[in-house]
Amino acid sequence: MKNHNSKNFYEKCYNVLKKVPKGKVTTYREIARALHSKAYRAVGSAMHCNPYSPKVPCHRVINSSGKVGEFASGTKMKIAMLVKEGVEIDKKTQTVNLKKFLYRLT
DNA sequence: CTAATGACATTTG
DNA sequence: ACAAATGCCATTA
Repeated sequence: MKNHNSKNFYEKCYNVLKKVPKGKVTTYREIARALHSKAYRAVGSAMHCNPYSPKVPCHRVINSSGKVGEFASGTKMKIAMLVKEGVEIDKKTQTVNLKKFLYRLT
């Protein structure tokens, strides 16, 4: 059941995610916070559905700790796309330097 | 409506 | 610092 504040939560996620520029990344937590929510989980689910492939850069969403996390097409693919956009990722730890590449939504 | 689930986050050992 | 356990929220069955 949906409470009054959650109409189209997924759409909101995509909406804020679209603002993230190429060469930058954001986190599930940042998106949730931009929506004034703590539904990091739900944000992840939204990315997993991923209905708008090119419009919404789902591959630019990573863990708050800097780890790239999961991806529908595989983590390696996710990393490859990010690297191609200019994001530096440690292949060993699969970690991004948030200090340099995190795009703040708020 | 209840129960289960996941591309997470935070706390504990 | 790393791994496991616990907590979180919206969505789906």
